Amino acid sequence: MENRHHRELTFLSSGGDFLNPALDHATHNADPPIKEMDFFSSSPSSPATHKTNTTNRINHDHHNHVGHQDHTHRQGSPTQPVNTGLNLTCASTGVTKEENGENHEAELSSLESQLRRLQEENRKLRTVLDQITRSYAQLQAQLFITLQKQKLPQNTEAKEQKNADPAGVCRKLEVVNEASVCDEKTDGEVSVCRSNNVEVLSKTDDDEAPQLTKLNLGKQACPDAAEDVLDRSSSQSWGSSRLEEQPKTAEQVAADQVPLRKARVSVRARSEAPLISDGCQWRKYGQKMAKGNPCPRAYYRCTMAVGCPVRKQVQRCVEDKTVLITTYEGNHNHPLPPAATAMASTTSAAAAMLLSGSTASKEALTNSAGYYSSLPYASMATLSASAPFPTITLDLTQNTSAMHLHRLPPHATTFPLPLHASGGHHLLGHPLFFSQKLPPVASPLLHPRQPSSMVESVSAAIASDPNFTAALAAAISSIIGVPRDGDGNSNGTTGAIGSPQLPQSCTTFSTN
DNA sequence: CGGATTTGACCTGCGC
DNA sequence: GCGCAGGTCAAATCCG
Repeated sequence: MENRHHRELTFLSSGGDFLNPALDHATHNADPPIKEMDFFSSSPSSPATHKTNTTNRINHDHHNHVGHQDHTHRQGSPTQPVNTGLNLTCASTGVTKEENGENHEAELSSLESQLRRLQEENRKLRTVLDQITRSYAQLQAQLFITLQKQKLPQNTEAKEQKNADPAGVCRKLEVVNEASVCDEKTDGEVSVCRSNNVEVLSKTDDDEAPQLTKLNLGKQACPDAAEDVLDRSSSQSWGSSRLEEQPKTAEQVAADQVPLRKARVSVRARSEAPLISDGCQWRKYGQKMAKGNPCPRAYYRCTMAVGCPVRKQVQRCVEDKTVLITTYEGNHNHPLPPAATAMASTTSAAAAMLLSGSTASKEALTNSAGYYSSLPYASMATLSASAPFPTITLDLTQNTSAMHLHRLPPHATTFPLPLHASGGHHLLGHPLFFSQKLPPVASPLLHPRQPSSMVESVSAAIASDPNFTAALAAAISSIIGVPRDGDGNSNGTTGAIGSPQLPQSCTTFSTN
């Protein structure tokens, strides 16, 4: 059914490789493919060229052919003729053989120098990618070890407090619980989130954390609820490794899911299809008519792994029926296929950002546009603290060339996120990078204005081609805006079973 | 026949 | 306490 209308966009595929050590290594060990040289070409390539190559990495569809044709056409433009190897230019012109030979040599040398330059660029980028991959793997390992160490002490401490001090237990439990949530959400912000939550929870009248405050008040008079929170915190895990560690009861699994769903990431994208394909496998478990919207809201849960807590809601925008709003909750507890990496990473990063940001002042959030701009998918992000759950909206419906501020209700904070902003930092949409770009108030333990050398390296590498980010943004926006072909499926994969799938967190976004 | 979807019933939280 | 709305469950149904 989902296959009927399928339109897959693949962008930021390099971003996906950033986040996928396996892919990275596989790619890096291989000889550099020619198409990658084109990818970073500064010659008359730009949007179409980038679009082509980003698509090539994952999708095997007609976009490839279109892109190649387009690319060839551009390269063969009068301003910069290309040697096709067929001597076609000789036959059609009236110049002498010598002139042809000179021109040919000039073209050849020009192309060779361009080739060398591009190879050098590729080599640099490859180095940077390797560096990122290694750092990511290291951080992941460190995080896992940290969580393992913290698991038992937290649990024991909380239980002891509960027995000793019933009146004050709820707050403590919430702290533990929220820390676990952040652990799950950010893949690398353990200390940051923990400290933030402690800070917020210590101010029960803080308007910036209405949900947490309410929770505290409710739980204090409810030992059972406190027990529930305790169970959640103790069973909270990151990734699938813990799930494999010990079998969980259905209640434990259910309890695991609750804290994860405190933050939501909403993705707005234009699509005539009933849902966007993000590479994951979903099962619809419900549909409801939501108040104020004639279009029903569909509820899906991830079925790629038993007990995966991730769910999503899909609903059409009431103002614009062509806009599909997909809201994600939770983090996957299983390895993701490549096709799912992009969206998972973005939503995870956005959620992490939201969780840390929700504990900060709105001013801080407003000032953190640069930080938020690292969302790879976000042309515009809207943070709403007044929703039942803190929710961040990544708006992919905006034209990147005509970016403007959303008109928002007073309770919401808006972050204009042009894809081409921040010198290419939008590519760094992984939690790893988020943790390095946290706004000052939200992440007092980090140094957002002093990006690590890794981030700088990536930024510098990407920024070395001034056309790159703009071209990428244009490609994305053009793809999003492109109507489906006559077959109803413009290309490639589906989110259903058997589709090409990517690992944890960032490359393909599709509508079907 | 098994898995996915549909859909009405049920549960829960929140505001009044 | 009641009603409403959002969210979930699970039996019925559909579909490959």
